[in-house]
Amino acid sequence: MALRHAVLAALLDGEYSGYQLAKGFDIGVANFWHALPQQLYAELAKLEREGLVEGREVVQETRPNKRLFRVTAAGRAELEAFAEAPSKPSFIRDDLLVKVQAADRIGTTAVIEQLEERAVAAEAKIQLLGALLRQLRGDADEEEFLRRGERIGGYLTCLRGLTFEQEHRDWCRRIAGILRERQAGHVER
Amino acid sequence: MALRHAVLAALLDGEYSGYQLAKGFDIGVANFWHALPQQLYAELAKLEREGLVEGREVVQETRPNKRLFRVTAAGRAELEAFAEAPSKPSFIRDDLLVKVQAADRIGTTAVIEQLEERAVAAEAKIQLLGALLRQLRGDADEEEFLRRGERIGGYLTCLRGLTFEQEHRDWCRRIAGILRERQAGHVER
DNA sequence: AGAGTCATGTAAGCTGTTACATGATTCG
DNA sequence: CGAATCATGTAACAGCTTACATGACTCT
Repeated sequence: MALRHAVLAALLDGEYSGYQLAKGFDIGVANFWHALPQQLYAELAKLEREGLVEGREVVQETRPNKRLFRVTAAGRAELEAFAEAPSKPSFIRDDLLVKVQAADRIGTTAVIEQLEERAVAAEAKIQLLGALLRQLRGDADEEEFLRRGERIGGYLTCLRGLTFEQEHRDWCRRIAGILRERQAGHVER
Repeated sequence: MALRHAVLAALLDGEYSGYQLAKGFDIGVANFWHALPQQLYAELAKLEREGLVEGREVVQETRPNKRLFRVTAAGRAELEAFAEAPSKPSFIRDDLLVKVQAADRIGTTAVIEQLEERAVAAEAKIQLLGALLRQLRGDADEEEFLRRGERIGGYLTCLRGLTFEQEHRDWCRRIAGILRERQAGHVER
């Protein structure tokens, strides 16, 4: 299983609705898992049927009602079992890498553009993660926070996300530069 | 679509059978896409029905016969269209990150072990990719090769894989260290 | 007035994983 | 003699994406 554990981990921090998770999956937890709203609604319904989360209806006057979920004891046990089971290997799965792989055989112009767009997007995410990290650690410096902070899980995963995005940005810029120079050299077909 | 383009990109380098692709997906192309043999056989059959690849039977005496595939003109056109279409954003999707996220709420011992195993696996992959890169660029140094080499696509994607694995290894070691120290500090439940 | 946000879902289709099945050859 | 390699698939299931559907409220 997959998404279910990401959802359970996200819900350890408090109560969230499907909608809130769908938003939040773009920051915090989202560094390492993404999901569309539809999938989250479906997964929450399934987790509730299995008794791993509990939902309660929150009536709102000016907006549609929502259902907030929290992890049950059974859900926590499920997460613990998951943590002890072997992990599947991680890998990058990325359209752009496929395109770069083929870049010397097919046209490079579009690929260069996409690399540059990606670099910009990565930079934006770096800023976002930097702000999130500062916010999570508060006044403390990083070392101090990691030694004594209460909730460091999210911080640690954001650190991974940050270096990933930095490498991603640097690679995109470098490859775009290399391909551009090669275009300038031999005449582009 | 997804796997189909990774397969087409891999087949640009020459003729391969499903079995060979399944092996090769663990090196080269595999830095950014992985697939099980079953999926490759299915995808190759589909690509052939659609006329994007062509297979030819190679009769072998001492081993089972095999079918070697190469990309057709239509397949190349398909790849070119793919390269010009916008790419989906890339993200890490990793069980271990889910576990680290929850690590301060559930038991950490198993997670620390897995982080250390991962670091070892990452190190092995780093060695492998380093060797592959040296082999691809031959005698030339990297800058020279990237300026004038014929087939640099695979090299560029391996570079991405290499830094990814290095960051992955470093992160695993650092997080394992942090979690271990915290275990030593406050008594483990 | 139109776009965007809050809020939740269903249904269909595509992609990916796991289990099962076969059979000869080579290596230790 | 047993395990691994070469070589190809089928079938069932799980997971993910895309399209469709609804409806009130808020901001420009």
